[in-house]
Amino acid sequence: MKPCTPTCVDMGSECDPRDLEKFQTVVRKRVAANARERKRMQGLNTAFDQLRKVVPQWGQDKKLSKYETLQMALSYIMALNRILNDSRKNSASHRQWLDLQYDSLQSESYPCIVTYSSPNENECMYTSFSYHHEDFQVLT
DNA sequence: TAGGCCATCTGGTCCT
DNA sequence: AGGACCAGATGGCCTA
Repeated sequence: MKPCTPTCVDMGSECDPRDLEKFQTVVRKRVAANARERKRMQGLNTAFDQLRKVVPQWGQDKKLSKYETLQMALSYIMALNRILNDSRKNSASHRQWLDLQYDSLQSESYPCIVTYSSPNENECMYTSFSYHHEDFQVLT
């Protein structure tokens, strides 16, 4: 959709220089706004890509759609939250409890191992998920 | 070919 | 006034 052109342009007649200048200003602003919007959406898509990298891919070769990515992130956070809550109930220290979880998931019987890298520590936390569209659960 | 997903354009609204 | 954000419209690409 192009911005409305001055009547003179539509009619192919002589333009008032002020009308033409106004029109050019509108077009220039619109083009700049489009560029900003494009950049904003690209930033949003970059964020989605980053989210896809840390969310379980569930063995899919096809990348998750934006909607699926958000759903998966939601489920993933809830699952991790559950792990933390469970660890607090355990008498062992959190570290020991997480090590225990890690050891129990080393078996090849878990086809979908997810890696989470902590930005602060050079360590990985492994867990396993099963995904059922709207919801997935931790396999323990 | 229909439906899903996506990128882009656009006008409106709100904020600084 | 200009920028950020949003939602609707539109067209392209891909897959079943």
